[in-house]
Amino acid sequence: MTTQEHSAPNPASAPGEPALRYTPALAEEIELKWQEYWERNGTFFAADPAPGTLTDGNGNSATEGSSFFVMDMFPYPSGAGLHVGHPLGYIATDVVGRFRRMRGDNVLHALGYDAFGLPAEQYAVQTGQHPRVTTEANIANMRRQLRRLGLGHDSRRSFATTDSDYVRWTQWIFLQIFNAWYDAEAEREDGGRGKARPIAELIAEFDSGKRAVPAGIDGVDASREWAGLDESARRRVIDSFRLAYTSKSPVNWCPGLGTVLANEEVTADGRSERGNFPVFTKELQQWNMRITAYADRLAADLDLIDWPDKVRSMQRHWIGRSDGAYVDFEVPAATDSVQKLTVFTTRPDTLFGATYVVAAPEHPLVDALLAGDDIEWSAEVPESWRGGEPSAHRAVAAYRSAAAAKTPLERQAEAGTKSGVFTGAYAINPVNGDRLPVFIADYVLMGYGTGAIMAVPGGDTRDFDFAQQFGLPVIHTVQPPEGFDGGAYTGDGAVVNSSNGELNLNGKPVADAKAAMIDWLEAKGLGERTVTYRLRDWLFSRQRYWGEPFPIVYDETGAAIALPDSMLPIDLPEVPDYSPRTFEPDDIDSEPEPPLGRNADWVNVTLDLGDGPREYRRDTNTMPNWAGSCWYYLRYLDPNNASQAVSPELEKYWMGPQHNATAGVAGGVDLYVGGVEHAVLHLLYARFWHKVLYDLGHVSSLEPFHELFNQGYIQAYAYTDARGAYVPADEVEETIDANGKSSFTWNGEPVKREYGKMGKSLKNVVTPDQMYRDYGADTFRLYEMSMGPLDLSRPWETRAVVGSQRFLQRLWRNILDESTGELIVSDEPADEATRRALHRTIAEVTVEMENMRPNTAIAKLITLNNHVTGLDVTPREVAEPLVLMIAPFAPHIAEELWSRLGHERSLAHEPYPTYLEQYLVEDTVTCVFQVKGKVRGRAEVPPSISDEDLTALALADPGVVRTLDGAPVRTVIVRAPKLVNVVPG
RNA sequence: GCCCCCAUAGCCCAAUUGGCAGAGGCAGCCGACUUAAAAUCGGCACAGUGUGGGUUCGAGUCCCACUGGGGGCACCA
Repeated sequence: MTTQEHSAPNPASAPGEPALRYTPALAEEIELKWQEYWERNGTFFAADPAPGTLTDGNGNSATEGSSFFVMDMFPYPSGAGLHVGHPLGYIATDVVGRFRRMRGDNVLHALGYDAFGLPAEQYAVQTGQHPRVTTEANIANMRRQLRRLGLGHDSRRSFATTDSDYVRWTQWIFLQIFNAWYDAEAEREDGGRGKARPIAELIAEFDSGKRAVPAGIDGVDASREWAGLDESARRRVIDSFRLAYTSKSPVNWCPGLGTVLANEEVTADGRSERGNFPVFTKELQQWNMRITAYADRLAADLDLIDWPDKVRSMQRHWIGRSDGAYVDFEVPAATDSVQKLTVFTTRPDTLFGATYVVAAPEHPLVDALLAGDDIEWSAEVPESWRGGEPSAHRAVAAYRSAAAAKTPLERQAEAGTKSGVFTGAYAINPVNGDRLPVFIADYVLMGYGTGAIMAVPGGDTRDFDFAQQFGLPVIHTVQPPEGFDGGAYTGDGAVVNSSNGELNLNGKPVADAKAAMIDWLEAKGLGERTVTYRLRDWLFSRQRYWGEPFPIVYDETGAAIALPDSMLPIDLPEVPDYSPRTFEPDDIDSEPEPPLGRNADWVNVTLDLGDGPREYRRDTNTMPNWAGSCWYYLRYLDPNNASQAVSPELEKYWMGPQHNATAGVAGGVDLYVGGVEHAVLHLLYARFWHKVLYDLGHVSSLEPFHELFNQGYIQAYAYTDARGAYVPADEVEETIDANGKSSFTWNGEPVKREYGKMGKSLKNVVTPDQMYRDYGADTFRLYEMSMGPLDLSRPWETRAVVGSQRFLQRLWRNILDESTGELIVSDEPADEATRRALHRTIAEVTVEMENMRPNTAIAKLITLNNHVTGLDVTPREVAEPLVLMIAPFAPHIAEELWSRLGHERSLAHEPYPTYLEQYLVEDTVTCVFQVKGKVRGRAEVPPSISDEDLTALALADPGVVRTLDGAPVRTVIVRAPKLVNVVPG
C-alpha cells in the first residue's frame, strides 16, 4: 500500500497542519468517498431468499444466517428540515443494523417517507404550489441530509406513501377490510376464537339459510327471511357487517381544521391534537373501521411482544377492557308499562348496596319513563332532586339541554362535582325488590357500557359523592378494614349485608362474590356476564385533499360500492383549490366540505362495474394520515411487487413467527425504534390492520412489531432576555462563579436559561448540516451515541462534541502518521497487558452492543484506544479489532482505516471480533478487606484462593487489625476472591 | 385526584447477583512541547449517591415515607 493512493491534498488544512490530520475537511472527504462506495457496491442491499428478486450487492440471494429486520418510525418530510435531535433514532438503528450484519445476520434496514398529511397541504397552500411538488422537494432534502449521515439503508426499498403504486396497495388493503366481516365464533389458526372472514362467506351463509337476518338494521324488517329481501335491503344487511363501514353517528368535528377526527386525535379537554382547535360532536355520515371487534386480541396479544411496559400499559388503558355483568332492572313507568333498564357493572357483588340508579342524560329509555302527563312532583321528592323545576318532565328537559350545551372544557372543569335530576321513576333492585330512584346525571356517559349504572355509594367514590349531595343512603357491602374513615370502600374484604332467600354472599371475598352473583343472575335470567371496552371504532375519513382517496363509488341509491382491484389506484384529481375548507374554530354549525368534491369531472364518473356502463359518484373523503403508516413495514419487504402488497414468502422470511431466535410466536419486525408519542395512535392502528391481514391469510405474523424501543429526545437550552424574548442560544456566554454556579449573558446582558425543545422560535436549533461541516458525520454519530442511554432524554451541548472528535483523531493517529499517511501499525505480537485489554474490551463491548447500550460500548472503546495511545507502536492484532468495533458507530473512518490496513473490501460484512477466554482470566485480583462493611485494607491474591487463606490474610491485615483494636471477631463473611468482611462482636 | 418513571462530581453519564462509589466525555487545574498560542501528550483535583427512616455483616442498588423533575390517565361504572 502506498500513501499516494489515499492522500489527496487537503485544501482546507491550516498552514503548517499535517496533510493527513483528521480535520473536518478530511472527515468529509473520507465520508463522501465511502458513501459513494457503499452506494456503488450495494453494500447494504438486503437479499431476499431465492427465488426472490432482490439480491445482495454481489448478486446473491440470501443463504445462511437468520434474517433481522430493523426499522425506524416512518419520518414525515417536513419543510423545516432536520435538527440534531431527529437523527438519534436513525443512528441507533444503523448501529444495531451494522452490528448485526457483522454478526452474520441478513439485515434489512430501509427508510421510506410518510408524506400525506395536513402540514404538507398547509405548506403547499402557503407557497402556492401543489402538495406533491413541495412534498417531493422536502423528501429530496431529507434524503440528502440523511445520506450524509452514512446510514446503511437498502435504497432500493425506499418509497413514499404518496407514490401511486403505494397508494394502490393502501387502497387494496382498505378493500380487504371493506370486504370482510368479523365472525366472533370462527376458529383461528393460532387457536383463538374470532376472526375476519371474506364478506362472500357471509353472503353464502345467508344464501344457504345457515345464518338468520339479524334484528336492528335500519330499514330492514327483521322478521323477513333473507330470501325475501330485495337487493337494497340485502345490501344494508351486508354493509352492517363490514369491518369498514359508513354510519351516521356522532363524530368529532373540528371546524378550525375543516375535518372530522378520530377519538385518538382529540385531547381530553376536547381539542384537536394538531392545531389545538375546539372539537365538537356532530352527527355526520362517515367511514369507520371496526377496530372494536379486535379489542380483546389487541389487549391480550400485548403479552406476546417485547414492548416497553409504559406503552403496553397505555394501549391497555386505551382499549380499557372491563370484565363485569349486565344487570336488568325493571322500571314501572308512568303509563303503567314496565320498562327494562340494563346497567353495566364491574362490581355485581355490590348489587345489595345499590341505593339508586343513574342513566346518562341522553339515554333513550328516559323518554319512555316520562311518557304520559306532566305531573308535578309529589311531596316526598326532596327539593335537591328537583333541579329547581316543578315536574320531572321539566327537570329532565332542563337538565338535558344544559348538559348538551356544555363544552368538553366545561365538563372537564366540573369533573368531580356532581349534578343530576330525579326522573320520577323507580327501578326495582332484582336481588331484594327495593325501589331505587332513577336519576339522570352527566357523570354517566352514554358512550360506555349501557349508558346506565346501578349506583353503590358504599363501594364507589363517584356514587358516594353523588349520594352525599342528594341525600341518598349508603350501604357498605364489603367490610372495610379497621380505622376506615367512612366514604366509599373500594378495596377487597369480606362481603356483608348481601343475602336474600336464595343467595348469600356474606363472608365471601369480592372475587368469589362477583362470580356467585353473576351465576345467580344468569340462572334467574336477570343478567349476564360480559366484557366491555373503552375503545371505540376508528373514524377513518377526513375532509382533506392530501390523502388517499377511497376506492369507493356510490350508485343512485346511495349504496357504497367497492371498485374492483383492477381499477386501482384511484389517484388524486387536480382540483382548483386543495386547501380544506376551514371555519371559525368555534363555528359549531359548519359542515365539512371535502376538497375532492370541487372537481365534478372526477366525482361524477361512468364505469362498467359488471352490468354495463353506469353513472356513479365517487367518495370525496380521503383516508387519515395513519393509513399509509399502517402497513409500510410490509412494503419494505417487497417494494416492487406489482401483483401483491407483499409476497407471503417474503413476509414469512423477514417477519414470520420464529423467523430468528428472538422472534417468538408472534413474529414481527425485530426492532422498531421511535418516539413514545405514537404509543396509542399509530401503533394501535397498525396492529389492527395487521391482525385483519393475518385473519385473511395475507401475513403469517400475529403482530407487526416484535420489539419496540422508544428513544429519548435530544433537548436544548434556550435563553430569554429581560423582556422575555428569545436570544440566539449559540451566542450566549456562560460564566461560573466561585461556588460553581452558572450565570449567562448575551451581548453582556444577563439572560435566563430554560430547558426544553429545540425549535426555530426558541432560537436554539442546531442542524446536522452544521455538525457535518464543523466535525464530520462520524463525530456527530459518535457524539449522539455516547451522550447517554438511548431511552433517556438529554440536553444537546455542542461544545462537548469535541470529545468525540478527539477520540477519532487519536484513533487515526494510532494507526497512521498524519504527516506522511504511513501506517504505524506493527505485525509484532502485542504485549500481554495490551492483549488482555483488547480481549476484555471485546467481551465487554459485545455485551453492551447486544443490549443496545452504545454509550457504555463507546466508553470501553475509548479506554482501549487510550491504552493504545500510550504504546510506542500499535500492534495490528489490536488495531484491526478496534477498527471493526468502532465501525458501527463511525463507519466512514473505520472503512478508511480498514482499507489503509490493507483490506480490499468493505468491513461491513467482516465478522465482529471475538475474544479468547484465556485473556480474561486475571493472574491476581484485588481483594478488599472490610470491617463492618468499611474498607480497611486490600491485597493482591490469586483468583483461586481459599476462604480460609483469605480469612487469615484479612485478619492479619494491618488496617483490619488497627480497626478491630483488639475487639473479638463475631463472624467473617468471605466472598472469595474479591471481598472479606470482618464483623466484630 | 390516581398511576408510572427518574434523582450519583460544576455538567452529560458508569457502577454485574446488595460487596472498593467512577468507566468514558465536557468544563477546570498543573506540567511537557512552543518565541507564543492552539492542537497534542502526561498528570491532578472534584461527589459519598435528593431528604428522612428501615432491612442487612454490608445499601447508589431492596422496603417505607417525603421533596424535586418528567410522563400517562382523568367521572369509563
